[in-house]
Amino acid sequence: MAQSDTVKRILDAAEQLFAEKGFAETSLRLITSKAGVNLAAVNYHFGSKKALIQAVFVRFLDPFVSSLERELDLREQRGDAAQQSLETLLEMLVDQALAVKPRSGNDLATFMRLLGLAFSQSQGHLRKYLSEVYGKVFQRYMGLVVGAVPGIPPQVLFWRVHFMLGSAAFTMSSMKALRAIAEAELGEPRPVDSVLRLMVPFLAAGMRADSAVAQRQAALA
Amino acid sequence: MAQSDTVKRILDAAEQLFAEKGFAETSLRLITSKAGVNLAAVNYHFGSKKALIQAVFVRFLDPFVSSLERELDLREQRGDAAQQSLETLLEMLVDQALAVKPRSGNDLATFMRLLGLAFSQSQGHLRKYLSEVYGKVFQRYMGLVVGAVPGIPPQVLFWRVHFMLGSAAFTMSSMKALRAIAEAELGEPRPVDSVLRLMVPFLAAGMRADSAVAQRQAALA
DNA sequence: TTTCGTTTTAAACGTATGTTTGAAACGATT
DNA sequence: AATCGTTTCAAACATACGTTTAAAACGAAA
Repeated sequence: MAQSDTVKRILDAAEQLFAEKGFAETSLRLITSKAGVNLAAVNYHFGSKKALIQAVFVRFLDPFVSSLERELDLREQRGDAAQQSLETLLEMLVDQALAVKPRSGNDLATFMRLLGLAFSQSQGHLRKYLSEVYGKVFQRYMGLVVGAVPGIPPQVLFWRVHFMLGSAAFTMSSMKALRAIAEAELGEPRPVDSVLRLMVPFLAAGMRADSAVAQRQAALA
Repeated sequence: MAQSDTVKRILDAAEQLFAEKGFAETSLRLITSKAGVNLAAVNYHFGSKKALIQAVFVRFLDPFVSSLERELDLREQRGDAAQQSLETLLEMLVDQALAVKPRSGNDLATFMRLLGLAFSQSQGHLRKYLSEVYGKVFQRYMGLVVGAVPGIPPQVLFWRVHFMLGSAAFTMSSMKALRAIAEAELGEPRPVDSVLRLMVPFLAAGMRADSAVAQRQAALA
């Protein structure tokens, strides 16, 4: 067995199990037995379970973020970065997610579920780590989003951005269950990527909803 | 110490701790010590931790759902149930949530966070239990929502409903953290109920987004 | 072939959890 | 005051977890 083979096997098993069951519910014994390696291998190679969780995210988030950054640079050079429509910006995100080539035995649904977990189930350490490593790109992208929705007060904008984030995180982290329900109720469910694209007009319309109405209603409280 | 006082103390402590830390991260020892009762009291009165979790949800969900059902009956009698606007329907939900009088030391944010957890962090048993007990009201309400958004294909409608659900669940379960961020970035944050009302136009606009565009974009995948 | 750093292994450690137990305390009823 | 079902309590139980350890196995370099 080659050196880094064990590392890869652990990451593969952990990635899949985390996506299925979440972090707290996935034990190292389950991971290592699925990976076919010794229990102590995780602490030997990664140091701790927390570090393993972070490593799983780094491995699949790095290509995604790099790809996103490259695309942002490209559009900036073309000079149209500041005048992207909201739909274009959201589609860009979907495209980057789809463009990251899945490793063998690692499907898009797993990727999506992890992405959702990163927001919804992340313990303190993960959230902190991810915002340290990827916060800058996130803010760069969000700057463009804000620029694409003119005339909305900052307070309203803040919350709407997180409404979007919530929609995406929840949908992605529940993708598997939701597609099963959709199949039971409506027959053959949409492919995962099709669901992602379905989100774009929904989110864009929500972001552009009449701000005056929103303000008035919120003030009534 | 009166008979059911212990039960109430346990429920109060569990409710607050679950809302703060989630289910898996809250131990019975923490709950019972905060409640000032013996560790064994939980298993004596509720049977198990799972049963305690369900009991917490029943206690705060029952009044909410009853109130919602009463309101639905009322509007049905008035004959305008079938022609509610989406905004009206969503506001109705917000109003019911706000109308449920908080018990002493139990604020709205806790209520909201639990509501969010019910969807985002629920283990299998909770999800199953809740859908058994409250599934009927949920479907009745969703029927009205569907009726308020004409001309959208069922497949698209299904996913948009869950986009909504995701927005709400995520926002509510992260309410505390998000309000803290909002305060750091924008000063004095909105009250919790104001955030809820802010969601209404966002969600309504998303639900009504051009379906043809959505379909076309989704098909491109 | 021997050496030596790396990696794997089985076993144990320490801790935390949910649960169970049996006796003690309680409180209303007789 | 005695009785009896209910409730509380300290203690222990059984289990699962993340982590550590020390020896064994490995593999390339000398």
